[in-house]
Amino acid sequence: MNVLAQTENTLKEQIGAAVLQAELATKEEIPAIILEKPKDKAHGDFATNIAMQLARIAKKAPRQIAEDIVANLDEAKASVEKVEIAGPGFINFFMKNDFLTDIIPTILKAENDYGKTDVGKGEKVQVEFVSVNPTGNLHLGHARGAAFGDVLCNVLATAGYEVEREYYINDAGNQIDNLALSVNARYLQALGQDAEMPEDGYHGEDITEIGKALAKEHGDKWANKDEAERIAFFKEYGLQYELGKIEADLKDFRVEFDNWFSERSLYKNEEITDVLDKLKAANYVYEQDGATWFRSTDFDDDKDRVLVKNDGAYTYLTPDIAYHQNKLDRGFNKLINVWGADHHGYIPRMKAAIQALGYEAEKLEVKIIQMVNLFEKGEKLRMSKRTGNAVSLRELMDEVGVDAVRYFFVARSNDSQLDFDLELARSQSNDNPVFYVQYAHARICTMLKQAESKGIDVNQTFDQNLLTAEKELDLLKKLGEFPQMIAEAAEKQTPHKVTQYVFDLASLLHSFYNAEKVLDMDNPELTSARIALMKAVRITLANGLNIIGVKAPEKM
RNA sequence: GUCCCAGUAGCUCAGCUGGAUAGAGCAACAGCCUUCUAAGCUGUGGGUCGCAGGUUCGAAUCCUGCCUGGGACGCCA
Repeated sequence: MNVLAQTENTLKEQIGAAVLQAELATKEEIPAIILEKPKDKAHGDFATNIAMQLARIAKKAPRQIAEDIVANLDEAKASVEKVEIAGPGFINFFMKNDFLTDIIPTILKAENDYGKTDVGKGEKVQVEFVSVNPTGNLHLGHARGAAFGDVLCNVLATAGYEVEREYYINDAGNQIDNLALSVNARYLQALGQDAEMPEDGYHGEDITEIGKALAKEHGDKWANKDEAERIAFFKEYGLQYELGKIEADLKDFRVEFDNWFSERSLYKNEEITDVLDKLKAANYVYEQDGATWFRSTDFDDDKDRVLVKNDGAYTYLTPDIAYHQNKLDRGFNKLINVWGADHHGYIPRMKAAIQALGYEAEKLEVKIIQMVNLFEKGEKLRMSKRTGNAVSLRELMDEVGVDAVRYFFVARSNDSQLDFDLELARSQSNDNPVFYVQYAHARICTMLKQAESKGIDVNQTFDQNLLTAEKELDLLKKLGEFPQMIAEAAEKQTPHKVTQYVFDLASLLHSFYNAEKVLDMDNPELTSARIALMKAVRITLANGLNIIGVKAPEKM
């Protein structure tokens, strides 16, 4: 399936054999041979710096080493057409024309599966993301985390990992009590009563809506009931309302979870007390000032953390430790948490907890999503759940469209802050790279339809060796890189590489399109080959777009 | 004060497990539609890779210090 990788592996093996034959190093000494794809075509299809790396071991000048390697290289076995030594000792390989031959048939055969590899070896990975408290709307920052987490999952799954998406619902604790009190106030206000919002209440419009909805549905029925009973009811009502909205927003954003995990279940199943017992038994817990502490400083945290406050309540950390124990018990090889930048300080204590529970710190990996700054007409807008003025994911989707929002959010590295220009994203101009990529896909679809209307069989056999134009070879090479690119994005957890790739491929397609004519009735053989190439590009673009969750339209 | 992220072209950002002349989009400028979608293509200009040291054959990339911007440092979540 991964044609290019096979070519590379063969070449690497032959280089290694040449090094041994030239007696430059022993099998044990030889470093990993790295092949890079030179930016400059004059430097060949592949290049290696092995001669420089061997300089110390072989005690020879790099260029001399390079010559020794080349002299001992079996060029036929390695499918090499020409070798050059350049610069300080690079060896540049120019491959035989046919090294790209199998790419199109491979893609056409694999179709939607093109890009899949087994580098993940079925390893079980769990990704927990979004996990927003059900106390208000999803806003811009959450949306970035949602897009990142979702695309990361897609990338991992494509690279052969077994991925589970999970949302942790904070349905216990202070913030939910606050939600209930806020709903209570808004309900009473909706009835025209003079009620004050709690000090730490949630001032979003959604809470006002809940209050109104309750007033409409139940009238003043609850106003006369016992306050505790009323608030208990409002708590459930508010929770379900908020969760329902979050789930619906995410679904429209094309993000769906395998599992919604309730914090309350940890209380119900006594998992919190269990994990406390476990930490106590391992001697990582002590009592001081009426509180129970976790000695996280045993594991590189800068201070110890309270588990049980002196009022007897748990801190946020305690159920969270139980939650992670629960995850680990479910047999995942790796846990990935996607957090907002404002939570980064939480990493050391969570990693400490993982270790205190008896696991390697590396079991848990935390991806930090930097802030999104929203701009409107050159002016920075504040985002705050409290003000109620935040631009919500819903508004954003309505104004800009899901495709553009997702594309923008995964176009950049997660640890760079993101400037989101509302006006720019809203204007459906050609500044918008998502259109550029989609247009490439639509263009190919149009060509294929044209071909059919001209009576050309788009499924006929073809000779790929007719594809010799520079832009055709560029496309073929790029197509061949797709599976490796996904594998690398998975390994480095950098989903933005997919966005970049898809953009680059679209660019090559547009360039080819303007340089060569695909449907040439005077040259049916070449036309068949080019149609096959177009189909391969279309499949790869569609697969790439699918991974980032953006539609691949057939016409625009 | 401590910790995390960022600092690369006018703007927004890639590149960072060390490699050849540092890339892309936008903006600027000059061209390309009787021909498969001009939401496109081709070309030009544009850089002390924050600063200073260090490591080595070689540093945007690794190490140290400093500067600037953002964030975090609760018995909040």
